[in-house]
Amino acid sequence: MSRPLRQPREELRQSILDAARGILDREGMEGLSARAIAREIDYTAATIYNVFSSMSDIVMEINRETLAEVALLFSALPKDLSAADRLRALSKSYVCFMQDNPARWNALFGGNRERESFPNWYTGTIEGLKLQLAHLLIEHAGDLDRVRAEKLAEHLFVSVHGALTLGVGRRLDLLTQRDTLDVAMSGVELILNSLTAEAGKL
Amino acid sequence: MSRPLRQPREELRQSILDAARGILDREGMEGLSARAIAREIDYTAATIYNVFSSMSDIVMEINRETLAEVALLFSALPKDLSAADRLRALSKSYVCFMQDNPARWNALFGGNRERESFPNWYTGTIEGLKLQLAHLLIEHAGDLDRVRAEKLAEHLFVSVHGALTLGVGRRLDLLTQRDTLDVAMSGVELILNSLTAEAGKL
DNA sequence: TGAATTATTGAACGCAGTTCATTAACTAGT
DNA sequence: ACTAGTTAATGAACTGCGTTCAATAATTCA
Repeated sequence: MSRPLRQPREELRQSILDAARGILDREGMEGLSARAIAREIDYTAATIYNVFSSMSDIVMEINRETLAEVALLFSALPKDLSAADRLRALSKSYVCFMQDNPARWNALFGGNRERESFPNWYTGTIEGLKLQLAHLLIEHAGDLDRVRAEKLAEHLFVSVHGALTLGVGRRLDLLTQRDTLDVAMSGVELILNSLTAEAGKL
Repeated sequence: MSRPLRQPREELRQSILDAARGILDREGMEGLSARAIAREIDYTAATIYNVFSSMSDIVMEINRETLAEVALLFSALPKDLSAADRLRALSKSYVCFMQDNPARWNALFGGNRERESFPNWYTGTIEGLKLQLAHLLIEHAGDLDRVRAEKLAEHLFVSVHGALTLGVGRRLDLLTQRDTLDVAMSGVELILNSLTAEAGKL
């Protein structure tokens, strides 16, 4: 077996990530292995460990890209909509993105976490998304203190997360005939309703 | 290596399940393997395949027990409480049960589903839990049609599921400082509030 | 006692992540 | 041009996984 031409480190790194991304999107998490990546880029599994120190580091790198895409999604909101409609649009595009990329979802949120601590780009991005949700909620219902807004944003995130977990894991049909987006969006409406109802009472 | 004494099929079956349950509770999903079970009951991995046709069948059998325990939890509600309080008690005991048995949770809801169809005891139990939730919601707010009650029950289940997924997967701290139970219960309160607020408006 | 049946097994297959000593290829110095 | 030193890539191995299967040991029956 002939040794492949040398590649600069950074280039090889990118080849590995490209291959990994491809396999992940094509065959899902269970198809992603060091040997599969090596096969694809015409190297040996051991070579991968000269660049990444573990498989989970590779997955983490893909997660970084995924989170960046999600953050982009969150930042690309039409400015002319009401806060409620922007929240709806946001939720919808998030759910659709994850539903269209189930393997990315599994890489990001599947299984129990292995790391004790997450890098800043990870925690920071999620914190940012949460704050953006909270901001939209405050804009939607002005009389809403920061703490409560964040709690509601957390609830929003959690309930959408539940719908996506069940949906992507193909277990939502155990509970309902509705599809993932429908379930997630009715959760959004529930929060919006609860805010307007409360505002009407005061 | 001496061959162990023969055990009647059913007895061996139970030994396997007992060992599996023990390993699962002790070491979690990643510790549960055919060889680990065999080690524990002093048989060989191959023997297990004379009794169960796959590892996932064993997990499925444990899931049956888990779901039975959950159903028991749901049926053991104090009758003297209000509907809202019973819903609260239910949610709390469900969340606590799963939080105390994270490996059971992972066995039940972790990873993507492998089976195309689930047995009746599986789908039926979950359907039953949902209907019980819907029933409590109707009792709490009389003017609530069946369809909407079921949708709310689904939302309740989904949002608690989201909290538990994040909590058991040890990812909830990415989103909030609150603990799993707190997050789940505030979701319950949100639903209860939205019902009473709506009732007050009409 | 010998034959048929049954339970259990060791060994293997293909896969996984990961490690490491060896080898091949390139670079710099003389 | 030749050598020494450095780096990149590798094959082979280790452990462990789910699973299969022909062979073996123990039991039952004629």
